[in-house]
Amino acid sequence: MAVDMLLHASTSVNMTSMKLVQDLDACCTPLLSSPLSEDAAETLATALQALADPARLRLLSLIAACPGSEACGCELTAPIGLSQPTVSHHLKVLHEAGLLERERRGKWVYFRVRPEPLASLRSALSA
Amino acid sequence: MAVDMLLHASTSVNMTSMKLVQDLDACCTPLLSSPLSEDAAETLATALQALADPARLRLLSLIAACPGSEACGCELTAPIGLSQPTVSHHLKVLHEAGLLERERRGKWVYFRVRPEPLASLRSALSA
DNA sequence: GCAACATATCGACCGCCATCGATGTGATGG
DNA sequence: CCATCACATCGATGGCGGTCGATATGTTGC
Repeated sequence: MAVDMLLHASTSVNMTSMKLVQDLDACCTPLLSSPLSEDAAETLATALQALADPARLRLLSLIAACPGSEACGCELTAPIGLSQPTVSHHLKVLHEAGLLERERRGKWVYFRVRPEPLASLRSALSA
Repeated sequence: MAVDMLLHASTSVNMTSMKLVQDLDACCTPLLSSPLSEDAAETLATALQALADPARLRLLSLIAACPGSEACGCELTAPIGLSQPTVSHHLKVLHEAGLLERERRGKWVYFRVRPEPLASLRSALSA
């Protein structure tokens, strides 16, 4: 059964998100060190937008606090206090922003925090 | 005349913003190290919201790139490519978020980037 | 006081987004 | 198959926010 799960499991990182992170690293002139181009500003703003929501921030910290730093979607709906479609929506946004790794195991979907884009954002916000 | 300017000058840091920064430092459990409370998430999200706009990001980097790391409002309208009311609005948002210091000198208003809230944000986005 | 300039505020428009209930899709286990 | 559970998608709704033109406020110099 555990074997079945492993066979069915498929970790996924959004392609859109990968591009986003690359863009972030590419444009990551530390914000205060040189004027941002219009495109760089747009990219950075998009990445920040994904984080600038209370529900998504709580989801990230909740997942990070779970054993193994991963959580299945069904564990997240209750503590957040939002409907299942809304939580699913936020998880999708976080995944598309590259902030969450998504892995299907049987009928469950597990999420894990990807620290890389957060690191990119931190360096983009430096001097 | 320079004396006049000094007499009339009054640096201001928004009170709301100070509270915001304090809240940020208070709640700044590094996001991934412990689950965020509802209030902490709200505070962090508000701070990120202030940054999550292309125009505001460009304003910050533009001001930081100016000689003396300060800029008068009238220098900012043209390079941003937005109307004067819109730029004024964004500068107000940044000031109220504690990200900009505001100083009146005669009929001009000068802005300077405050690095502290950015540092708070960076540490809030760490593990 | 008045003209000119810098900045702030107002009101309105429009698009985006968080949220939900209903429903569809996918997987599991009888 | 079929019931059940996890999850995704759809469509609608309501509110928030970026943008602008018009206008008000403030400051200077004449």
